[in-house]
Amino acid sequence: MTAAANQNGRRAIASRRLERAGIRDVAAAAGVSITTVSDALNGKGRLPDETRSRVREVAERLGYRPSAAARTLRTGRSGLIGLTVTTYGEEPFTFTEFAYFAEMARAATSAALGRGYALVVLPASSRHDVWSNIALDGTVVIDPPDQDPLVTELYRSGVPVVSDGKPGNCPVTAWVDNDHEAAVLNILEHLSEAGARRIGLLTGTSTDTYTRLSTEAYLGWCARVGQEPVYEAYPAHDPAAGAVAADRLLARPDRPDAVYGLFDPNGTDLLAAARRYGLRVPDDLLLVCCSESDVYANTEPPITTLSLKPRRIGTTVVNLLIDAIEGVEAGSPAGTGRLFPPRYRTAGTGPPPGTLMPTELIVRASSQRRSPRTTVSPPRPPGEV
Amino acid sequence: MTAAANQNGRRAIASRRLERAGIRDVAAAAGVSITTVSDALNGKGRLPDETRSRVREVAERLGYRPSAAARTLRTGRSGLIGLTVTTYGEEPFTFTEFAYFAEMARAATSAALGRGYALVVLPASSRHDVWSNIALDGTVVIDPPDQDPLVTELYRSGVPVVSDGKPGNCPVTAWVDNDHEAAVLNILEHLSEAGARRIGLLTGTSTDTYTRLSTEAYLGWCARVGQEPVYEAYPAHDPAAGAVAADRLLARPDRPDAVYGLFDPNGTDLLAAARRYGLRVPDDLLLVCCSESDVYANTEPPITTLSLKPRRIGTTVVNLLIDAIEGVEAGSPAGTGRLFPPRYRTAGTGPPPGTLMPTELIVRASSQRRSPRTTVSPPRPPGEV
DNA sequence: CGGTCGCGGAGAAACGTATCTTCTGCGACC
DNA sequence: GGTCGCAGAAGATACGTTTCTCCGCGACCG
Repeated sequence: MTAAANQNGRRAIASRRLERAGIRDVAAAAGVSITTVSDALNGKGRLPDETRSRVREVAERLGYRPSAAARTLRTGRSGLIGLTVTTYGEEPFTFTEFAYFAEMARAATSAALGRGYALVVLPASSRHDVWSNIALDGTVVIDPPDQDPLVTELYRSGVPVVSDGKPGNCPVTAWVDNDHEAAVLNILEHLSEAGARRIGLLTGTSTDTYTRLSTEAYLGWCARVGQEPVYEAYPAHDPAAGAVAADRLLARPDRPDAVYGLFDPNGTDLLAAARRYGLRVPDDLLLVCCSESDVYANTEPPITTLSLKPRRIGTTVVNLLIDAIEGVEAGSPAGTGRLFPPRYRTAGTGPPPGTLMPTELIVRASSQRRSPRTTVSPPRPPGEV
Repeated sequence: MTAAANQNGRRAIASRRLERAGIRDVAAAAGVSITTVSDALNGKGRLPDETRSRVREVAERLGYRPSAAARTLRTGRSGLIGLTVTTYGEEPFTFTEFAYFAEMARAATSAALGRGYALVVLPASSRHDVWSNIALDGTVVIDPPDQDPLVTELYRSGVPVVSDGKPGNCPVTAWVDNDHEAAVLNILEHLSEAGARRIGLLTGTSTDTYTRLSTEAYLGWCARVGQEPVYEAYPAHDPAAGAVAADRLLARPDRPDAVYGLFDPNGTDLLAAARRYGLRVPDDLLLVCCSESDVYANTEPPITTLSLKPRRIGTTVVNLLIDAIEGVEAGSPAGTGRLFPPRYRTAGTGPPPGTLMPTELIVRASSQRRSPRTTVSPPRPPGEV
């Protein structure tokens, strides 16, 4: 009584400006309690269908929209997932600079929306106050650097974190990555079979997992087969440096007769450098580069590319994250029959669970010395950790 | 007293699971009131610097992070801006399908972060419950279709909406667009000067503003100069259809000797079609297309492109939106000296304020019959509504 | 015929913050 | 010598939900 009168009075006073209808207004208009409205709209409680539909109708008529902020405060869930992109260079983020990021983010957004979550784009470099001003249910981190303070803090404050790229030294709930070692070995083998005698590598100076693992795989292979490593490294975020490095690689006295480029633009850069030195592709130089761009299907000649299948990665990362989010929540009510059991321990012993996703080598003319037909190799089965 | 005892009791009971420190814990640890903590951390109230710094120190020590949800509920501001991308075709969104969107979104995200806001990506086609579950301070809509119900509802519920692309028939707070008519006329003039006698157009079947305005400008120009229109339209979201349309256009009996393509992939499609018909570019066929991609700098020959300068658009849209958000908020306290006065009426008479941004024609070999030097024309001054 | 069960629903306590209002000393001024 | 004003800080309320607890009541069973 007292509360109701108080609320009515307040509403009456406050309604000098027309405000959005709240749950109280719906309750009053439908002649039921607030509880009943909440239950009716959320499909909870035990109400006869008649009451439920009547309440829904009234809510619709009043144009009632539940306050997302209040719901988040009460339930502790915002339905928001952070998408963190590592910063290269000056720009706040190089999101979509490489096709990989663009595709991956697109798939991630799509997957999240399909499960009722939305993605908010948050560069790791952004101001701390922006981060802490947003209620996040979890975070996807692309390519976390070693000892990322951001990831560490997020993880410590209980926010699930799933990373694209095996994390170096920071705790995450789970991670997903390609089997970069297998991919590189596969390419080297492919080039060898096409007749390459000395395979060079165009790699990066950055310390991220992708660059490191790929380079190590290359060096290991060289040691194993007894080839002297021939490679050039450059800062991957600088497009101009890529062209220069490609040029350097082909200008060496021990010029390779096949090159694998780790980054998206390497294909065109290497092609241009080859032209400059009068090298014919694939006759004098075999070429493969890692790229998601389909421009390489139409270059002259078409270039063999390694696809990391970013769409699959993005989808997997998000699904893993949401599983963790909903699993953690399901953990407290002690197994009330949720769909997603807490497979991923947030705290405990041992390394976080990781998933390796297959890559796909799209073979084109640039890496085939004999029969330049365009073939797509079947995707390799996923490896296990 | 009563409240304090109650709260302490509650905390003691609830602290079986270690939870994040709240503002109460900071207050207790620092020996001050909640009010003082809030004021100290937010730089409000009148407190001696000593108290302020002491409170901050305690908060830091406890790892206190204000609850974003609670703050949003209390202040009514979430710091979140929705970024809506119109859906073409099957995919949830074709975000980053065209370089324009990618660049624009990138700039928008960057601009928002710079002013303390974060962007959340929300396709217009996404489920309604996702939309209403998020507290949005405002929304950026890319290319709203006529009578967009989403935009209408957002606007009605008081959320500022700024659109990229002049809105057809739905109310928005403000909008930003290129001067498409001027751009097309500029291109037609450019092609005429290069010797074109019959200029064709590759356009879309969609009804969005860009397609409509551009096509109308073309048709108007044709009528004015007395040329019979020569154009093909296709569903812009279908890449395969673009190639077919390009082919159709060059296969016509009244084949044009110059073509402007409205969409990003048209350049390569037209180039391929020209090759198929044995037409040399630019000798037999002049080519211009609208694109943000720099692949056209390296095609054979390089293709003249019209850039819509998406980065400028994205930045402008976001700044306009945030101005509106902060202006609206400043409107209620009756001019308390905010930085951003409410320049943009949310309700009132007349059309919403629009801003026209200049485009840039990047002239390359494909549209120059005489001197194939690569030149960049200076950006044209912005037009007014 | 009395107790219990289950249905339909109401009350009220949080969630954690910001802020409006109020309270208390204390020095200064008239 | 009394009060005015102000610094400094505490109290209390509201933001709008969700959800836990509880209550009345008719029916059913023993």
